[in-house]
Amino acid sequence: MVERDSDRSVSQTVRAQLSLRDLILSGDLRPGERISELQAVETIGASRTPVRMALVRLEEEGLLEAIPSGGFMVKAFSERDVLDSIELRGTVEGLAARFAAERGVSSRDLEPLKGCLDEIDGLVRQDPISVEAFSSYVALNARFHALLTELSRSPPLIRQVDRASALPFASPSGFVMTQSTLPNARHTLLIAQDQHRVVIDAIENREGARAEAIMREHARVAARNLRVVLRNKTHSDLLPGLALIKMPGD
Amino acid sequence: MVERDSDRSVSQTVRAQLSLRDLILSGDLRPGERISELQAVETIGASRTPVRMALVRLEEEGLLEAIPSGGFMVKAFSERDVLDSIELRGTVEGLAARFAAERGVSSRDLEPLKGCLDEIDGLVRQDPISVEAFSSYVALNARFHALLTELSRSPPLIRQVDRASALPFASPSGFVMTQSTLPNARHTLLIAQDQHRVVIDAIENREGARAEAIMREHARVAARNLRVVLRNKTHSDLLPGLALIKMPGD
DNA sequence: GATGGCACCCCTGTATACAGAGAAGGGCCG
DNA sequence: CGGCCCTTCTCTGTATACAGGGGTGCCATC
Repeated sequence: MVERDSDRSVSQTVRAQLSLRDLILSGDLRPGERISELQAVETIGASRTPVRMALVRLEEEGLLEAIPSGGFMVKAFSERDVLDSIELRGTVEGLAARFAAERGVSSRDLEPLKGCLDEIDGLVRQDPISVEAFSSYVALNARFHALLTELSRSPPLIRQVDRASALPFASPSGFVMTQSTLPNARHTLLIAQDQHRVVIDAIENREGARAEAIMREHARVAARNLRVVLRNKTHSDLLPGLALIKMPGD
Repeated sequence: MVERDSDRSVSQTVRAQLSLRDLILSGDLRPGERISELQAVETIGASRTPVRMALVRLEEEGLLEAIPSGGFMVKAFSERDVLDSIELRGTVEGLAARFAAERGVSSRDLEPLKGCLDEIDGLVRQDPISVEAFSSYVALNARFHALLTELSRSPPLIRQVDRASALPFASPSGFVMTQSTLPNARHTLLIAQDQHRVVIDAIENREGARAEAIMREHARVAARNLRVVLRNKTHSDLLPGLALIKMPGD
């Protein structure tokens, strides 16, 4: 899974960023822990310069926090922080959907979206849904959300949606895998998929307010899932980054 | 104004970031232009390492764009981009106001906000408003918006509002100075100030939807001002970053 | 005269060396 | 025996050297 030795195709900086992100999200680096550059250098196999670049980028990404006296530490998130991040993502996605609706989109632009929806339909038709189907759903769902955001045709907005989705537990597909073993998993997916269809319908009919409201509510499905996951901490391996969420008891 | 030689109190990286930002916003570096590291090193007086760090941060900030073949260029913004950035800022500020209203704030938390409002009242009382008063307004307005955002008590949201306000023409106080010479300047300020009062009222009464709507509308005052400024390009020196906005004719 | 290829130069990405600051541990003094 | 200070070590921030790649300009050929 993880490319150990040098992918010469990509820069050392990108490799370092990817490796460090993995290290953080997998929980190998604990929240609050100061990240030792030298240790990271040794682990990753690049020199200090690209590692430092990667650290800066991860700070901007929100996974790291600068320490006043120098260096970086892994950021910790409260449950409230995560819920707010999800709400925020839903809000900016809602704005994107409203822009798309208000400005109008061609049926040609909607084609790939509808293709996504049909593929997802094919997945949720099976009952129960296989683990492989959940994996496919994650990919398709991410694609749908990306395409939907692009319908806004607003580079600044697309940029901010991407930023808001960068945190894994705030991303649209963050909680899909965690619910794969839950009893009402299929039910949740059917509801989410219905919301997908409704937002496309709203955009087609240029109903901006409706499209916006749906996307907000859509994000709240993820919020519900978060609560479930945090209550019974099984399957925490299915959500990278769960280790960053500090519980009240900690 | 610009600290030429080494402020040893702050790091070279921060100095480089500040200097580069000034260079970009003042228009010394033109949009689309590739930024030469060596030239920047010479201008700023730091070595390449902190300059490169600053470039990465400015890219994340949204002022620069990475060139696929390496290096960075100054980003160009269309009028639509700027309007969308303003709308986006209003939307996330609206979310912050809604959070504040829904979660409730103590009267103690509101005190500094109301202090701000009273000070602004003192400024807009004069007619016509002096240039110095406009400058004071800019500072007070920025403080009000910052305090308001903090009322949400949501670090992730505060972070995103800051990011959305980073672009100077998207910031809450971006267009205040440009309108200082316009005939209906005082009128605009009175309206903006009324919106300030209304949003505080909404938050006090825990009217989340109202607080959110007001902040969105409040941002659109800036959108109106943008159009005015772009139509008659006088006073472009009053808005740093105006050089980054490419007009259709360019 | 135009176009394609080659060579050169600059410029970025990477590695590493160095200096200063902060933290920790031990020793000394109260 | 405890607390404070000093020393030392490590780690970050900065500077610089080096190598690889891309772009440009010139020359040769068609």
